[in-house]
Amino acid sequence: MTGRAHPTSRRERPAKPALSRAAVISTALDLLHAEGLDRVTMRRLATALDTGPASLYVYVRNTADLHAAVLDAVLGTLTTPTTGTWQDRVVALLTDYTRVLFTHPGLAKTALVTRPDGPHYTDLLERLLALLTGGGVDPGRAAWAVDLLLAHATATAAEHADRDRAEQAADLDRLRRTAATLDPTTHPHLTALADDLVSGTGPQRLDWGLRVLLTGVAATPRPDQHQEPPCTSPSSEPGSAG
Amino acid sequence: MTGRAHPTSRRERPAKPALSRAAVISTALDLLHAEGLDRVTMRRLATALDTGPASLYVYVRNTADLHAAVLDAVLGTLTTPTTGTWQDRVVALLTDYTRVLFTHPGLAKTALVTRPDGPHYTDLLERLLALLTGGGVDPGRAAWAVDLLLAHATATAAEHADRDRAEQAADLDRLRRTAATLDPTTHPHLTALADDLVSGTGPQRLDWGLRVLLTGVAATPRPDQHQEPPCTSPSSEPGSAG
DNA sequence: CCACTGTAACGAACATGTTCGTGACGAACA
DNA sequence: TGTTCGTCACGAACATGTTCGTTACAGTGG
Repeated sequence: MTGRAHPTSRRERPAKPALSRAAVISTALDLLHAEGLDRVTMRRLATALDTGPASLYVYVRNTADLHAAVLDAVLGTLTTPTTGTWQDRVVALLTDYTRVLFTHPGLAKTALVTRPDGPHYTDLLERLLALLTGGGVDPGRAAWAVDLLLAHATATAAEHADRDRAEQAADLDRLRRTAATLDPTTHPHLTALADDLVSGTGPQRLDWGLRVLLTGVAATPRPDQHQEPPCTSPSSEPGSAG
Repeated sequence: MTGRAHPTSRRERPAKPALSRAAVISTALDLLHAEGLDRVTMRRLATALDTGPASLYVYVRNTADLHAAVLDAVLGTLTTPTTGTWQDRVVALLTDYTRVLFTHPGLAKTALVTRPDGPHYTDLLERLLALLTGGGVDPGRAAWAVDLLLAHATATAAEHADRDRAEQAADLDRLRRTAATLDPTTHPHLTALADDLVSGTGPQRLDWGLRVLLTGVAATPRPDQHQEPPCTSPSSEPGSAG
């Protein structure tokens, strides 16, 4: 039913503006900024567009499709890191990515299950690939690495999003309760490390995880490729393979 | 309203079995096995328990709470790897974890947004910590590493779950369309690596990602800890720190 | 025994996502 | 001009998650 490149609206008839995918997404973004993601419902959106919710399905396949577009749009505010080693720039770019996910409660969690779709996300991928390969990472390996990096950033953002503060507290409580009831003879590591499991700030864990990944990627050949010699420059200029 | 340790059922009155959290979860599991996760709805569950859906909220806070318990229950079938290096055992354990997530469509995706809650998940954490520390990983670092490892396994499972076959095909199609329309002058890396981005099987990418993480964890100190010397034994026996 | 409190059980109501069917209308064709 | 086909617009209907209010009953204290 949906998914046509550019559906041509027929709604010129009663002096209403014709609908379009861009209008739907644009209005969704306005709603996001004004009222938050939870308020970006099909019904709320339709009301804002002076139509019925069923009409929106001509332009967006479902809410996931809508969310994918919304996620892409907010990525339009990503900044471009320009200083530091290529690793620093990867870390800075993905730190900014999480900042974007934090701009509205619920965005991060949505990003866990829905991949952004659109030009901004494409640009982000391109930038990550450029930094990785520019830093000497084997291109094929870089292609797999971007998944890992983005998944980590997304998961960390979701874990530490403001919206989930209450849920986090509940999680922490639950973990503490679990640890308190655990038998140290059956779960020695958990009882010993309960506090460690929930320690560290969001930015600390994000940064560390990204460093872990970058280090590991540099050292771990892909299973389906020829064995390549280790070739990452510790702090090379990224432009070299631009 | 919910969350009491052991709500005492009042449903003895009209000759119905008393409800309990265990009964709710057990019935949810039966439904999962018989009809799949999509059919584990509050209404379906209530019907199976001969009650009304609103009654379930005495025993489970919401569907996320229910899902957390269901996820934990299915983790009861995890096997314990016993051969190979400690790294191999981590990989084997988490590969089995994804196998469990694959037993029912939708489980993996649910695991992205809901952390399992219960004894089986606790055991899994304990086992991972034991393997990591037994392998020489600094305990504090291991505490942070389990998050990374589980997040990667979950994300990979969600990416490759059978349920999402159609969605995957759509994603691949979209990525291919994107790559086909990209200007190689603005997006040289994406156009060059489009096929690579979607290459590899689920198991290959899972394995590689885990190896990447294990290598990176071994080499990357936590930002909030004292500098520790590198101390991972390449293939030590895990029992040494048991 | 009575009064009060707390809570399990659960229906009614509401919000939300989505599908299906129907009307309106433009384009193409005879 | 009339007819057919394709598609936008969108209401009605349905499934689902959840909240709120009410009833019945157990437990406790005076």
